[in-house]
Amino acid sequence: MAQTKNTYQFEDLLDKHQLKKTAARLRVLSMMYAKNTATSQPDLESVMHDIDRVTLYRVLNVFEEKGIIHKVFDLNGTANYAVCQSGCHEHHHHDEHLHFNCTACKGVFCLNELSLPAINLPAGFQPSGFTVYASGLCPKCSKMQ
Amino acid sequence: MAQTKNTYQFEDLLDKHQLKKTAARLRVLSMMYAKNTATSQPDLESVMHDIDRVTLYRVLNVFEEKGIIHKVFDLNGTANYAVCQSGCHEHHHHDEHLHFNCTACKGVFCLNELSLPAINLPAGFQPSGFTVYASGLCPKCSKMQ
DNA sequence: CCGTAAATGCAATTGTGTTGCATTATGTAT
DNA sequence: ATACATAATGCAACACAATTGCATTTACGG
Repeated sequence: MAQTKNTYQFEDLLDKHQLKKTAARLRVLSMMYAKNTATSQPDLESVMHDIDRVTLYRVLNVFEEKGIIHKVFDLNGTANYAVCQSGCHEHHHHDEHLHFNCTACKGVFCLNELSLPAINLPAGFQPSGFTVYASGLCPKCSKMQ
Repeated sequence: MAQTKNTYQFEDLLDKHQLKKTAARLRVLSMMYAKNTATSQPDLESVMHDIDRVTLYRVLNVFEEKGIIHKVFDLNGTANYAVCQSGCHEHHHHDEHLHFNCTACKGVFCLNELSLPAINLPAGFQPSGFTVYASGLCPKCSKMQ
């Protein structure tokens, strides 16, 4: 699930979205593409001590606006961000896949490969987006129990 | 959707869960059963000025532990609580229904009557619960647009 | 009515996220 | 290469949700 990209590809990605190639953005991209779970601002802050908290929030927000990443809340209500799969466009995400939140390691997994069944709402409700959450144990934690 | 109960029934409910019948708990129960949307601590605080913020948080937490209400996060990551339908047991909620968060009025609706289709996870994931979120316009807001 | 355990109120703290403004860095035009 | 305009960053302060510790009050069984 983790996608391998090099620095040049990250620079191209920023170019494509008309974003300036800054150290903070390249490092955030590098970290998010390297792991297969979603990442929160506190996650990033604990690793990148030399980058300001506010900068990380702003990097995450601009990436979400551009459709590079999408937001998903974990069991604590904290925002986590994961790299969008192909098919996401600016301001029009296709993040209607399943999010799995491990109750042990707290990891948030995006299970893009699953196709979700159609869901009908009662009359009057006009949905603009769906997200399905599952909580429980991820493969690694269920082995270790 | 709003369930009508009187004070005696709320006292019975507290008795059944071995909770002391305090003013704060009875008032929270009364408010939550009277409305058909989920309620957050800030919601309660704005109405019950004479009850401490911390007390409201503790009342909500103990009700959730006992299976009287269940927690659902809104689009801002704030915890909202809604009355559990029959079938919820202590520490084992059956809140696998659909939660609808209106982007206009910010209301969180629990659509209990909908049955969710079964969802299969990739090998290794051990789910303990599912929740489906939809966002968009609720019936009232879609009329007013 | 009394005593004990539970619930509450208050103060302080943590954690997540935002805003305003001065400074720095990026990318472009020269 | 250099200068300039604009965007991005860092810092301080703030806003809000939620938690913790401790003293006080309340509920309820004896």
